Amino acid sequence: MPWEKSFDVNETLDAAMQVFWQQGYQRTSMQDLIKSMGINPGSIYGTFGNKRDLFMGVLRHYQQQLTNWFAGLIDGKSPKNAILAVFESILEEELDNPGHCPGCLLVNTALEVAPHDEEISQLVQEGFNGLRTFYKDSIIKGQSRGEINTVLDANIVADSLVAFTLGLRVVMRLPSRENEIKNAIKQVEMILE
Amino acid sequence: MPWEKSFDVNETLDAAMQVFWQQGYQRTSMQDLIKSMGINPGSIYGTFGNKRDLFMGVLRHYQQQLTNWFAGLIDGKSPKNAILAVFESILEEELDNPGHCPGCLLVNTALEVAPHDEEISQLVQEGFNGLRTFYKDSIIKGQSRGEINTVLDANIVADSLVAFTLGLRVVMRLPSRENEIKNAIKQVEMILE
DNA sequence: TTTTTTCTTGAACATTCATTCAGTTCTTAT
DNA sequence: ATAAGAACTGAATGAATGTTCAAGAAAAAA
Repeated sequence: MPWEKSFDVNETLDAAMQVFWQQGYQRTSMQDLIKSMGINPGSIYGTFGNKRDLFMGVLRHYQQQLTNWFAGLIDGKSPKNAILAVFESILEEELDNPGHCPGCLLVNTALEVAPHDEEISQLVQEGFNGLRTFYKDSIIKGQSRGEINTVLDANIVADSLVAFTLGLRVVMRLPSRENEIKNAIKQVEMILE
Repeated sequence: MPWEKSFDVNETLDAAMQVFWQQGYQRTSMQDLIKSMGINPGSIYGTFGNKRDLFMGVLRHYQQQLTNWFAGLIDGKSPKNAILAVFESILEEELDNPGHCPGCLLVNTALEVAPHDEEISQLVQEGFNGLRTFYKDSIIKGQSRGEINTVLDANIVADSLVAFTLGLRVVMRLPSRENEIKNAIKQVEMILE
């Protein structure tokens, strides 16, 4: 009976994600979204709901991409190398993007939106918990394999690596911080030795 | 000839700081500021300029308070203990504030505003550089005193501690993260041993 | 062909935003 | 007393905000 959508939901979600990621939630107007998504207000509201609903959709979309990114990163690596690969990948991202912006959408959201929206706060915390779990599990596996020092407490190291990662994501939003990031990562490598 | 101001500039700056800190720059309306500062639009614009100017004033005000806070924290302590005191103080702040919000205004601003305003970015970076310098100097002093391991590279540790600190400030904006923060701090203590 | 259903289009809406300004009040200098 | 200068007051301004909705268009069902 109807009419198939003239746009691809995933593509438009991607476009919206880029804008929110770059500009933040409040700074992004519906006008911005209409332009970058390439569809009209009616289509946005009809498909994604209001601005906040759309943002939640974007966050889930982002989380999905993060999950895939992790899977690809871990693939075929030892636990210790998987952890190190996260940081190397962060460094590469920084080098590829000389100048500024991105960082991590979840971190940006943790500061800007989460304190004022419980449901969104939940999404952010789930994301962070996922990171923590990845670190903890990897450490334990690495220790039983003998590639990570067994005097380390997996919980303590995992929590500290999470803080570390989030901190790097903050620094990355500022321009020209390659050296700081390289140094910080060297320290992580030393901790795991 | 004129008329002395009926309000205290520092008090109103403090009030504005609280609102920006809690809500962020974009989310804070002039209405919010008028209410919390307790003065009229005309007085705000006459004294502080427009919203952005006021925000820069608030950032400088915040930076000043940070500097004082550091001075008080360091006072009479050995270099190593001064570093540890920063983290203990962060932990206390978290315990005093069970639930949510604050974190660090500079970190919030680094993500929300700095990428879109060069002058503000400058202020944020100066603040972060100050932190880095404090850590680096303390490490070097601590090493020459023999209380910090001399195999550590001051630059590397300083940069990693900065990332660490910023990461904690991110975590602190989410509710109920005392354990994560405690663990992360334990790791810092171990690094300096 | 006609009807039905859904999607698209973009102008229109009420609201909120940052900012201004004319009118008033108060203090000091003359 | 009077004049002058500066700060206060808060209603008004225009622009930008998120959101809606009536009219049009395309595909499938009758």
